[in-house]
Amino acid sequence: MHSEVFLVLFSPDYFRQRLEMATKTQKYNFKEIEDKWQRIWDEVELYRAADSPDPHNKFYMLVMFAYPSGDIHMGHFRNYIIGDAVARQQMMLGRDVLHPFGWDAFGLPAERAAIQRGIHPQEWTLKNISVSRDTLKKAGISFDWSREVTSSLPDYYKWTQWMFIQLFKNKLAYRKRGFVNWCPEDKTVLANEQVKDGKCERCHTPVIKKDQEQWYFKITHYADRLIDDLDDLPGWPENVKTMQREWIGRSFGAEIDFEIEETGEKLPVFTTRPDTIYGVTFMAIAPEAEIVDRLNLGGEYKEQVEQYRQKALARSDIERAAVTEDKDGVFTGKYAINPFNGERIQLWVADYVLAGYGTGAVMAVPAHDTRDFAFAKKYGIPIKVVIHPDKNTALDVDQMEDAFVDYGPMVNSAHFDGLAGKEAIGKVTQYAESQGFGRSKINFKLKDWSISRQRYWGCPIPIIHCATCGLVPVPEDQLPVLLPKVKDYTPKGRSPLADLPEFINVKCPGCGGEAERDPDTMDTFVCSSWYYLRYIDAHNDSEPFDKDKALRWMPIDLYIGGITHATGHLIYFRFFHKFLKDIGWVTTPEPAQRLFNHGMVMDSKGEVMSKSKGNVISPMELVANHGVDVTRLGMFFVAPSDKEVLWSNDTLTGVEKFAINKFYPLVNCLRGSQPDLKQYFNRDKLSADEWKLYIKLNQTVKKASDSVEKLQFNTAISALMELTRDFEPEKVSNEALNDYVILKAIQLAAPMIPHMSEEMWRQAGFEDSVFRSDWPAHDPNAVIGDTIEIAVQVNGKLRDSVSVAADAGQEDVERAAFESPKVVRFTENKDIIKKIYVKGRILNIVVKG
RNA sequence: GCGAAAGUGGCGGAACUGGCAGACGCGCUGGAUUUAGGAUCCAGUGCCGCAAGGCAUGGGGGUUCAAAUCCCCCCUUUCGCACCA
Repeated sequence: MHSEVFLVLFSPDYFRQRLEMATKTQKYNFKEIEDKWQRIWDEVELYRAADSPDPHNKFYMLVMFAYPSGDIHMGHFRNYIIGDAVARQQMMLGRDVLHPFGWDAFGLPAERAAIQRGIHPQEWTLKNISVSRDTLKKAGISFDWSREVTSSLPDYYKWTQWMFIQLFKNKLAYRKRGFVNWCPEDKTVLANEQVKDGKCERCHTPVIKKDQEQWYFKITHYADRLIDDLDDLPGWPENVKTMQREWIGRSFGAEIDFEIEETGEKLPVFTTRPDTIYGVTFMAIAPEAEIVDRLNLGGEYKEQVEQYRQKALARSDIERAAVTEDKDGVFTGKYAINPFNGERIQLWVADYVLAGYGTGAVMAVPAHDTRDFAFAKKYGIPIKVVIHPDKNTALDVDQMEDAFVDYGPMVNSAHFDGLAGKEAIGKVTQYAESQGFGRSKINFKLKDWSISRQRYWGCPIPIIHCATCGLVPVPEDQLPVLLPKVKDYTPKGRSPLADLPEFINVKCPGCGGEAERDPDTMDTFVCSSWYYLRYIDAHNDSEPFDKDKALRWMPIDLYIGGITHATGHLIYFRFFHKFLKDIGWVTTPEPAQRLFNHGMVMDSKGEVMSKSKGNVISPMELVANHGVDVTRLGMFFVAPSDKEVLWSNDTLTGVEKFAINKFYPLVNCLRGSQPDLKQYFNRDKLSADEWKLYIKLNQTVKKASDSVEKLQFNTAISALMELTRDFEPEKVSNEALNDYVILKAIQLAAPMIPHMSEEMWRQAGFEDSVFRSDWPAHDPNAVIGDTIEIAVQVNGKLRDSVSVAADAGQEDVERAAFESPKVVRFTENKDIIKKIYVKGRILNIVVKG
């Protein structure tokens, strides 16, 4: 830009014309400009993260690992642009930024495609990855692709196997026979998290129980820390922390040993209410519980119990849950002894007792437990009151319509009578402990993580089964155990690998004898439990990652993903991290400092977008028609990032007009003054209008910075819209200020509309990227104008507003207020009781009469 | 059933720590321009009322000089957990 030319042409009309010309003649060619900058950014490696960052000035921006399905949908797009805007702003704040991406590439869809179309899962997966990667590049997301990881490639899963072996060596990976969730359709074991409403999360087939030997990770070992450390995560949303606490489900109580009358076998039961111990009238055992086999059942009982057990096992979880109202069970003909009073109580087998919780048996106190009450009523089992609501109120068994479950003083409980609540629980537990038939106990709902899958497309479990040596891990220098090719992927209920003798048969690394490889593969949640560490050192072939680099990059500063992972992935990943800390690989107690869940993107009617409904809007189609920046801007503007969005393409109308017609043409208003962007302006050097503009700019800077911090880009955009609206170049004769305003606006917009901003920055004459410029800081002396509007209320009702100097005191404001006819009308002839003045905001005059 | 979060114009949404409710945008209305459509520009747009003014943040109560914001009750929606002894 030549300033001589400018001087000649400078007139208010000049700018109007320039603006109009700009909108009419040079239509913003988004395709050309976006392609150009994507190419240049790639060439200059703008997104390349430092190898060894300054640990005090780094930012690890992570978005969740994605399954490579080929095309990205609106939800992904939203997730990634939020992370992208944050990463770009952090670059401008001068941080070393790590913003990586990778693929959760093992899993069923690839195997299905292989079965249906005969393509090898790896081939199918890599093809999808390549399409997805191109799409993400076109979307302009600032991922550092040099650190891309793919969980199905040997250089990654080698280290997943290494993780398994570390867990195994620390006795945190073990085998156990037990009832597992089994999907009859997918023919595989499912973790609890993969069961939704008793159905398989993927194919919605009702899940059944199956008795199998499986691999487990002992996540329960970390249950306390997984709950307690949530308190040190202020950056995590409360709802996620609550969900995790409930999922882990810690409850404090006691374990009390009952004795089977006939066999003398001890049967411990867990209870949170030891204070109701004298009210126990029967005991109920889960149908799956092994102890039932040892009861020595005879005659008709034996038959009835067996029948009942069979029936219960055949029921799916939904069916079992459905009988909540109508509890059933069967008497075993046997009795147990309550150690507190020696009473004989009936022993029942009942469906409502869960095998996997506590000891699979409960002491039933019908008077004080709703479920036991219903059961006792149904089968005519005695009900015995041992808690009263309070000292003066007694419960009458015959009048009770439901159990009384609150705390209250103990009655009919020998020497414990009168004790209540926590004290009662403590005393009863202490007594049991002193007598040797009980102890205080903490129980968790969380179960150990079942990780083996009888499927092909997963990470092989690096264990060798040897008849002599037992379970032997594959020596670490022999990793990875490569996933071999197979001919037939069709699920048969056992792993396809089991049918490959050349894979299965190996020499035992311990004794050299004939042995067999484990034929199962791992749950894909294992792969995604440590990927964030691999990004830190993605190409290391001697270690999973370098400890020093991890020390520098960890923890993750911001982790963005959907709420759907609240109890699955986000617990596993915390567990892995804690384990790695315990064995000295990382130093932080938690992997991620701040967690953010973006809202879902639905169609305009509020329905989930799905192929079968035919209501899918592809973000890339919008990108093709409107450009990346406008599409991003629309997604940002429509709602704050955590809210659900009902997407309508109309959303783009307003932001497109703003970006193309208003914002971009601002470059035409530059006057080539090259202002120092680090300087603040002095009030004396500016006209009144200019000072007003300068204030507006600083308010915008402040607003935009706050908004990005809170990930509420919608308000950042509205601030920029206001600034653009209020900026009238013809009223600005100070060239430096004029250019300063435009350049700062470009910087503020850059995280959200990176291509357009970069193009404008370049047109403004900068050689280097706008993302290497400094994020604006607001001038603290210029956020409040010279004069401010004070609202004036009379008795809390707004009557007028007055304009006073910014430094005006209460007297000045009052004087101005009483000059207002409107205020006078409501105050004259009335007693003024008091006047409340809130500095810079409001004056409330309280009158009477 | 239990727990949590949220209810603001025709719509998406703003509103610091209790301090002018409705920023910004969509839509709509009128006008300018245009052969027309589109685009663009200008003005208006919570409701009632000619006005003065009154009424408005799911409903009802309360605290306060002042409540979308704090407290209590109720309604609705969404999400999570759903026999965890």
